[in-house]
Amino acid sequence: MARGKVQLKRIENQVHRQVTFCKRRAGLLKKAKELSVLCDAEIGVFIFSAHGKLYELATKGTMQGLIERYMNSSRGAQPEPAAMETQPDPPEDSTFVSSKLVFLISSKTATDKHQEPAQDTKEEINMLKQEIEVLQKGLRYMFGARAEEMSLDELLVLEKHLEIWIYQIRSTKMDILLKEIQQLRNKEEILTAANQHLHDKVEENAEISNLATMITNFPQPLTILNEIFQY
Amino acid sequence: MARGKVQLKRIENQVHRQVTFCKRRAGLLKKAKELSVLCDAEIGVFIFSAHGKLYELATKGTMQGLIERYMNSSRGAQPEPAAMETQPDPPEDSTFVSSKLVFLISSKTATDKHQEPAQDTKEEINMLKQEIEVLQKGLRYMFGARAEEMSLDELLVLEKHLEIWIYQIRSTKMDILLKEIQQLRNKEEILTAANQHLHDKVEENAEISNLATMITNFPQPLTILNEIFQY
DNA sequence: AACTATTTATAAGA
DNA sequence: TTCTTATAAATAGTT
Repeated sequence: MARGKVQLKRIENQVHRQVTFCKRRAGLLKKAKELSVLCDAEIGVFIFSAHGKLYELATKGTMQGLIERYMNSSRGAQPEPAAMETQPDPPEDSTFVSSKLVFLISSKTATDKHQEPAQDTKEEINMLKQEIEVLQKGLRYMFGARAEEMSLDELLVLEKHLEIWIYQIRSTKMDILLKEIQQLRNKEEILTAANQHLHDKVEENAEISNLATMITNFPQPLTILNEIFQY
Repeated sequence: MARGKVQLKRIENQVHRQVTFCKRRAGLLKKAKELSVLCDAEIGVFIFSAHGKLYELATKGTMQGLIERYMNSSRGAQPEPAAMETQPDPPEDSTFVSSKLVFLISSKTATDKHQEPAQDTKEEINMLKQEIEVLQKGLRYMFGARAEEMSLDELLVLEKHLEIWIYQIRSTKMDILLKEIQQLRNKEEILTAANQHLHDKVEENAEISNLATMITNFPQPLTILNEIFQY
């Protein structure tokens, strides 16, 4: 926060990193204490330096007590602690997403008439298991070793895996888009037919109306026509 | 920190306190994440509000893992950190990965001379386990929804992640290749210099040889030259 | 470790 | 809650 904006990524310079670590560690612990005092909260912090050294703070009582309290609290409230900062937060436009899922599922069950749903599902599960296996392998390559410590061969393997993934993702994306297009076309067709039908009706009505006018000589033929055209 | 200096004591106004709690809590967690990323540290924070609500952050792995690590660190040697309970250890399908892990451990213990090897190794193993846990979590996030059931939005997010990854991998690959090229160039330079030197020597010897021949009239000047050129 | 120029965080107000 | 804004605090780069 000074003399230069900070880039949110690992500081590569070793000395610089160490200095920043000291400064920010102090800052973080200070903030934690302040929050605890100002808002009457109980806070525990532990920091493991890259080299494994531990720095800790427990604002009330001991860290042990805090951990016990944590254990008690966290049972019951499981739903994802949303920590994962490496992976960006899952898109929180959840209304859209869930409605999307509903749409997809229903369209799927509506169109797939040739297979037992259970069988289909099983197969899908197997396929997905395989995918997951591939993913885990890739992920372990990726993080089990840091990229800088990986050999060229390993990187090539991982790259290939990722390419396959991306390809699969793009296929699925395409599928979704194509399905949507198909649906829209169907809708268009239906609507066109409906339009045609309505149009015919209108003309029919107009004829009848004209006929009625000729016979009875009522004075508002135009009014009637206008009403009909408002369909 | 604004529009008024802050008094380091409990905020008495209930509303004000709640607002400050929200803001500062967010700030604290942000700072923790930043420190973790910038300095490659592993950080756990938990905050109990005055009313007992828990807010937590674990920058790598899970809070569980962090607590285990904390236990190990703060009390020297604990028996064994009881294998990860959430996800069973992935089947050791990959001989390759395992050897990689071993490699990492040994390379680390080889360079770190200021710590007990056994302790260090244990810690490294724990760290790697935690990293694996993180990966699995990421995986569950990414493929927790099956590809066919993922929305377009979700797929786009995943695709972007993979693209970034692939980009990083390619960068690293390039780095490796460029380094190798640089190394080869250096070698070439050295060899060229050596060649030049040898060449000079040869000419020098040839002159001496010629001189000697002229003086002593020995019969094999060509043989000697040939031998020298075989360097 | 100290010193600033800046960036960030945030208290108060809307 | 959320946004804005004036100001306090934190801190990156330097010395």
